[in-house]
Amino acid sequence: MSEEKKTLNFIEQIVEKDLLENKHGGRILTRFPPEPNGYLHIGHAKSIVLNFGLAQKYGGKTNLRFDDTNPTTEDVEYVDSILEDVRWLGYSWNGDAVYASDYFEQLYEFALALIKKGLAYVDDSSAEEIAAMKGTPTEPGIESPFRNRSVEENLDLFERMRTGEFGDGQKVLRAKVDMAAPNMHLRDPLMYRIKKARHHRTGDKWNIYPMYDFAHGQSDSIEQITHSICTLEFEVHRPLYEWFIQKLEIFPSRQIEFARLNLSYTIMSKRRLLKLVEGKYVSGWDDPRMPTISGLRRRGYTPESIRNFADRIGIARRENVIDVSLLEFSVREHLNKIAKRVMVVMDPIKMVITNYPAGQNELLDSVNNPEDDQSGSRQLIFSNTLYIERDDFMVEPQKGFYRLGPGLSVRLKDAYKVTCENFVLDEATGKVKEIHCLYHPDSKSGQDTSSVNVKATIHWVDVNSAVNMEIRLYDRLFLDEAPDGHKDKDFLEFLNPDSLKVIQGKAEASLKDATTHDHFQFMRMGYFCPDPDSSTEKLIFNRTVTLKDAWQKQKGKN
RNA sequence: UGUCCCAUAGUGUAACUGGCAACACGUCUGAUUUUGGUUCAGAAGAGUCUAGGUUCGAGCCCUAGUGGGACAACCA
Repeated sequence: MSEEKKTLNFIEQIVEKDLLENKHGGRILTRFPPEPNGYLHIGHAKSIVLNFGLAQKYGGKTNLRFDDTNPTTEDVEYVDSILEDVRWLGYSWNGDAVYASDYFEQLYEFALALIKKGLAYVDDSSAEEIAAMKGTPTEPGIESPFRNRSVEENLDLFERMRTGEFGDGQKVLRAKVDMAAPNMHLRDPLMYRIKKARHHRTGDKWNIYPMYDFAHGQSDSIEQITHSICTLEFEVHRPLYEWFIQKLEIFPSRQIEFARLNLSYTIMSKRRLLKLVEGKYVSGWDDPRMPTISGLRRRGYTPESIRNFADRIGIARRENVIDVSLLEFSVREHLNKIAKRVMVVMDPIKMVITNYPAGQNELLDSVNNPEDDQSGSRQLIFSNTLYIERDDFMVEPQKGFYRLGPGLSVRLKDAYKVTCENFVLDEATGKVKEIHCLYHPDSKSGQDTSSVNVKATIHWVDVNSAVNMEIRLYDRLFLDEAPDGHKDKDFLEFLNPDSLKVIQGKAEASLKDATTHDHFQFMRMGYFCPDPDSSTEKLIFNRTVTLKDAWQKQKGKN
């Protein structure tokens, strides 16, 4: 509703200019091209929001295309998770999902065309020989002895590569560009390699598979993608991307690069994430500590919060490291609006109200979400025996502590004010075992006529009706701001040993009915959601994120 | 001893060539609050990597330097 005039990022500027010039007849078609060799992470979310968001904004569409040209690392498990994650983020792609492998036949024809033009050749050199002849970024390469085979011979050999006559690595098809080019990618790049591997979609049909450079751009072109947006590391591939399009005389998709997302205290490399999974450092790709979409989902992040995050971080071409606190801000912002407030005591200590009749119960009304008048209210059971949070009581309250201590008073949320008159120590441990309080009958919530002064309101749960709950407290997975930024140290050295703490709490009875897609605010503690492992017999909740805590901060300063 | 990309508050992202460089997060005040949450009000924090140049005028243009990044996988 409130139309803020937002400035355009550089890609939107390009798009608007193209639209103004009526390039492609005003048509906008982007694509999101994951390789199905891992799970999507928050960095991919940035790209998804960019590609789908751009199309939405300018009346275009977005293809979901799997870049599945390397059968040895790819798998349907990944395809399925990617489809689910993109959908969950709230996007619908143009028609059915497509696959680079759908174009293998067409790509093969393109290769033949290049061979016929004398722009591609079959090379018998080994991988090592090719690497040696490539030169280095500072020295030109040298031409392969096979570079000048006849068109007929190339056609024949390439055909036989396809039929499986040669073994893996015996021959490759290369583009004939320029072995002295300063850009290494122009030094006769490989177009096809022999790989006798079963492909997750084409099975054993192919013995040769195209390389990224000869698949991605051509797929864009086949689909008539107008703006092919990728990350900065592909920038050096752009001249080749354009060379193939030009020589093949096919639809001129335009490649535009932007800087990938880096998050502090997080790793984003698929290879390293895979290592965390395979090394069992986490419970799986969807472990709530993982920066994967599935991990964030299980952690309790909402699609909205991730989209808002992606919008906020912006799009540019310079390397960046986003502070995780911005991601956390984005979830809190959304969850604050939608999460139902409930009371859960995470580290229980018993409170007995000595002047409240034993055995008596009272139902008290509690608003579900003060931020949402549609959310209604529910009833809480109150009695003379409650659990309160151990941290809400101090035997000798320190300066600035507004909660409970001997002689001090607090309000019990939605109930009465109480004053602490006594406490009982556990002889064995020396820890406080029980707190005795007096309640003020005339201080009931909403009809308070007492003049008792309290500085704080604390949460509580009735002992008899409370339900047990396993609570998984997640913290950042790494202790270092840039776990993979140390050349001399492995990122695993920075794993946070306390990234997961499992505790047993006491929850109000209403939580028995929670379902997996619910989000809650445990009053004063944070945002939580039921884990998929949770059941009515055994409640298991994950902490999405804590609440901002001014008290923690103040304590840290003292 | 190469080519290309990048350089604005702590972190990100803005700024039609010319009102004291804006916004968000973070930080710090204060108010409100039956969540030490939310909300609200306010503050501090950069003079735009450096040096030249063009211009009446440059964060925006040019040159050089400096710093950071990318590029030599039969990965994408």
